Amino acid sequence: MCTRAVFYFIVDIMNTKISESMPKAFDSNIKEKEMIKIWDDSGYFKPENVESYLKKEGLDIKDNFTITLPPPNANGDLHLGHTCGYSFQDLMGRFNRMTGHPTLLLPGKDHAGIQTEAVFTKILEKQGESKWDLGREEFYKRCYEFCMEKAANARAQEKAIGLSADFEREMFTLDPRLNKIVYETFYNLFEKKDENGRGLIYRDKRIINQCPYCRTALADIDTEHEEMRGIFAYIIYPFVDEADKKLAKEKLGQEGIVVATTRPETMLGDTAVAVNPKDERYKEFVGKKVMLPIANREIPIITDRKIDIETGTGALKVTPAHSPIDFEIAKRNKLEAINVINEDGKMSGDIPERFLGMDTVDCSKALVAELKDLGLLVKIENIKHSVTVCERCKTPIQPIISHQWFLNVEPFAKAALEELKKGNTKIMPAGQQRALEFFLKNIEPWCISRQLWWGQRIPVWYSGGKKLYDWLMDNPKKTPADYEKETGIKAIGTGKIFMGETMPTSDPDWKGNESDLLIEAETDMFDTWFSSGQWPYSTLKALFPNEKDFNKYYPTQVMETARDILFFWVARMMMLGKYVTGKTPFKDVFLHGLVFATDGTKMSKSKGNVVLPAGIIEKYGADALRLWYYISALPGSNVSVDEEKIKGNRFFINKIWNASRFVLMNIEEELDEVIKSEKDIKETKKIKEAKKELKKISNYIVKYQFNLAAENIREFFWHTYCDKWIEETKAEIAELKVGDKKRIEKLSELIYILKLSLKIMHPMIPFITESVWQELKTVGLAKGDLLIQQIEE
RNA sequence: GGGCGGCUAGCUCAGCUGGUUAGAGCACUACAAUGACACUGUAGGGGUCACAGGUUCGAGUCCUGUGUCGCCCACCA
Repeated sequence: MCTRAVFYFIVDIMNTKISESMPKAFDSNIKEKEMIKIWDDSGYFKPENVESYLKKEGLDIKDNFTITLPPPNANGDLHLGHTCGYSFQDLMGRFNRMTGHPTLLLPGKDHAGIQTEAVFTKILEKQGESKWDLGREEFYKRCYEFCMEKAANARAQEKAIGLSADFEREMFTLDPRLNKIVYETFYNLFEKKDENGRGLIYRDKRIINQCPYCRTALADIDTEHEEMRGIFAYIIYPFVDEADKKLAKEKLGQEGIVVATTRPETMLGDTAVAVNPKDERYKEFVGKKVMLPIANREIPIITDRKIDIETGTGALKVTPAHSPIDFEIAKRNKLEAINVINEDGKMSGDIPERFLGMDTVDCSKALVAELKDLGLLVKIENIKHSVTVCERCKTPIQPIISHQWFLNVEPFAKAALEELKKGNTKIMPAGQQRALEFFLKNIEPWCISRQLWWGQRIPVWYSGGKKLYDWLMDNPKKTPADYEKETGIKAIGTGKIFMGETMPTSDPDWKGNESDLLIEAETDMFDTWFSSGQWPYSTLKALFPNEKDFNKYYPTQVMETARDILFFWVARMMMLGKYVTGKTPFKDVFLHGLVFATDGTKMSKSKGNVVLPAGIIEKYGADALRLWYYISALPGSNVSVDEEKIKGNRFFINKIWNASRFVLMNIEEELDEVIKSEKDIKETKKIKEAKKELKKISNYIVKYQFNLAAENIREFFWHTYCDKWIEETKAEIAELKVGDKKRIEKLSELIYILKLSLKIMHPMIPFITESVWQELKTVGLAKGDLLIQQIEE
């Protein structure tokens, strides 16, 4: 007993150095910050430096590896979904950097038009300010500052998860260099005509989704459907002719035709009643006229194949201006569209004065009351139905007819589909590829203009004003002179448009007085996805304007993002990327699982179930969180935050630390011999097996099977290296004297395998592995920084 | 209405192109007094792989159908 105690006392003294720099528990909070500094200083987040390193070492330089990282919205904190993406992107980036590829992970921030405008407007309101008081310019300036501040915050969090991105090259979607490229795309697509002679980008008047709260037009994809309670009102539209009335009374039980609607207020804009041509009930009434109650307008009964005989009464009131289906029916039947709801969701237009300015719901109630008094209301049913709402603020959408800018996505979608079919771009999981194909096959024109203040202004100028241009578009064969005659407004311009960032000083076709000429700026902004949809080539073109350099980075290898923006973003990047550059922007698309709250529901501030990555990292360390993503957030899955599992991973991280600590503590006093012996190490049985296992891990990484890579490395390192090999070695060297040749061999073997393992683990868990590597470096057992070490293949 | 995915141990989930007694983490049981680590080690219990057919020498894995839960898309007024 006594001798034992003395022995360990001596060991303690000898190990003081190690014990000091390597405490029993791995302190992730301290070490992670140190490693971030080491990596920053190393310069290896830059592909050029990786390339010169490889050259210097006389190693093969393989193809560049590039990911243009999905830019998070620069208006808040990063959530667990963002850090999930970064974990996967960084794993791929680090692995490629360590296997001979000059690697660029290009970070960015998204101005996120409508969302940021909403967020910042709310912040202003809280401070007692209003965006309307600030005005456009001041609002833009303040919002820009706000985004820059938030971007810095996000950047710090990106570093905290270990992201090895080239931060000096970070891009903001409103960067002037990017704006230039986005504008060029716009000009080119405006000039390019489709087979009907129309520009691929064009201004059009059609039915769009108007959010009355955000006061802007939205693309179809920017809307959601929500189950809401509503009414289904059955209203009688009496026939005009007495004979028809009589016949109707006989056949239909009323002196009119009964229509059923969930939105009675739209009846003021009705221009027909449509029935199915095969509907026997209404056959003899087709072509007859009914009197639209309250509005007192005569409208015809028409037929349309799309009408469902079973729904409601089988007779549909047609409001072309405020219903997408009705808009289509009107087009087919050449019906007039009457606008009765304006951009703010209020009743307007040519309607009885008492309804003007009313909210649609109030108007609906008022109309129902009047119809009841007139005896024209059959009944009201209370129903639940799905209502289209704004994706941002959940306000019900008002379909209205409006002049907007559109992109004819059809040729783009065709090109993107082709790339998918050829396998030039592959989506993982495969099920999502079919979803994307379906989406691309059924795509509608994309409304790219938004009535916002935050974003890129559509670079268009109207000679004579926007109103004149739109009027001429609606009246194709007419002239500005006709415009003056018919509207009574003077036409002070030619009705032409000019493209460009700066205002044109003159219009060569303008015959009038130069000083009279009105040139009006387009005030609409681009949909935020119009710029982010160009992300891979816009960022790389901006950074590498020289074509030779650009081709080194583009097309990129992988797009790694979340499933929920497959249509919003991935589809747009594929369409625009292929069309503009001729090449699909990425070979593989890896869609990680969605991260949900502990209870399996979506995280939201209002529910109070938001878990932020910063808290998890502080508690368990970034490596533990990363490992959890790799094992849990598989493509196609939904994953709920599970702290127990993250905690379990932290135990593993600590295990790596202590195994390394053990090896280092034991070899301190015979270091030189170990270093010497390690140089011409024999391929022992353990080394052979380790190499086989580690090769398996890198194969998993190459095949995107990150869960298997993470699970297997954990299994190997913990249960083979630690539990078996270290324990065996312990027993083997127990009786050997310090400096014994066999002892040195055994310890060298352990160190050798440890280093191999650290390399292969580094892409997944960079902090612990680099921390250990740095310890090895200080005693001379390793050279350089781990992040640039090359994995043998 | 269309499409996609899940259903495997008490819980959360792995299981690539079909191949020996189906795995992990957590939880559970018993043991180990602790000099790398208790954020530990050793051993163990626990599963008719949703159901029904089929293909095959062989199916958790492939095919067909059913049930069930969930997600996405869609113009039922």
